[in-house]
Amino acid sequence: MAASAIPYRPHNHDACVAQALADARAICQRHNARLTPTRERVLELIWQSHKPLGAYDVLAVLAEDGHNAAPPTVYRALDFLQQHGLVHRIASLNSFVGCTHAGKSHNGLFLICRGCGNVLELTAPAVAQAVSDAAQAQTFEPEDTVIEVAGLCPRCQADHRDD
Amino acid sequence: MAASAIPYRPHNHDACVAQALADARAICQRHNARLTPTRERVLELIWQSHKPLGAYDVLAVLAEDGHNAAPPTVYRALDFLQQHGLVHRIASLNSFVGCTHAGKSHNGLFLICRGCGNVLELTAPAVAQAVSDAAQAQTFEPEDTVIEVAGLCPRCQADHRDD
DNA sequence: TATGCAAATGTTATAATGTTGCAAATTTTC
DNA sequence: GAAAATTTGCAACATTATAACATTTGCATA
Ligand SMILES: [Zn+2]
Ligand SMILES: [Zn+2]
Ligand SMILES: [Zn+2]
Ligand SMILES: [Zn+2]
Repeated sequence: MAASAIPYRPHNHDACVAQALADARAICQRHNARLTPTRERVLELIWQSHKPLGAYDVLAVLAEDGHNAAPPTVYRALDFLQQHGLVHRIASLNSFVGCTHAGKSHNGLFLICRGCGNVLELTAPAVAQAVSDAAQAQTFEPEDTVIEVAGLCPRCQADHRDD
Repeated sequence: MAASAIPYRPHNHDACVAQALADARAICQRHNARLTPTRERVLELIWQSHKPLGAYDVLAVLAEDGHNAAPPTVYRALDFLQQHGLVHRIASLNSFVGCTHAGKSHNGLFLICRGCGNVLELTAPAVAQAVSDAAQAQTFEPEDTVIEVAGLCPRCQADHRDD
């Protein structure tokens, strides 16, 4: 699977996309799931950048494609992609971003830059452990954890100082 | 300020509400902010239980009150209450819950039971520290952190076993 | 190759959540 | 009490998400 690039820094993003699509094909094959053209196209659109994309943004691009899609088409594709761990929903933004750890079991922690909009997904075992401990202390059985950190990425911190 | 009750367990909830309102009055006074009747009523409604309430749920109760309110009324009141740390928005549920640590500087961690719907707000310094470390490792400057853990509370774990 | 089933998609309508903009009323300040 | 600032009322609108049901497609098997 792909090594994660740092979204805030310039990088060969076409490689990100290509890798994500290749990973997706492999994962779907392994899951006996069908990565249909619509699903693959939606995944590709989500991966257009490291900024999360809203469902209706996806819909708009599909319309430009000439694909006469309605909201359920997009939401169904996104559900599928989430189910197979290929995209994540960012709850605080009502939008979706490609998973940079697809295939690995992980619980994402998202660093969301309010300057440039890019999102970096991390795997942070120490955080996961601390959350697990906190839950256990309350005899609470965690099933799904959302961790979203909004702030400024290194680049945007610098830009901000230049003002 | 109030000691937190455990939402999952029976408790004198009227005391929760009374305490929350008293705290709110004190905090607003300290902030030179006006806890108007509408705002106070919304806070009281949010505190009707430890289950988060949607903005439109609040709106519906206001309508029953005979208060002819529109969505902006509710959203403005909720914004105000959030600003002064009296309620929290649960991003993964698009809904709002009373803060059980009002007045104290804190970053909430929410345990959300998918069985009974109750939410327990914790202050977990170890989690906050781990998140801070993870962000710092990426030179990311955190401003606002959302941590929401969905799962089963002790009571609902037991109920589930009884099925 | 026909046929039958399950998965996926199309289509229409609607629900749920949240915002903008401006006017009127209220409260505070001077 | 007049001026300024804050709060509320109100109408329209924008965005996000789902329900319900018809149709098509992919695939296995007779
Ligand atoms: Zn991921
Ligand atoms: Zn940035
Ligand atoms: Zn709180
Ligand atoms: Zn429960």
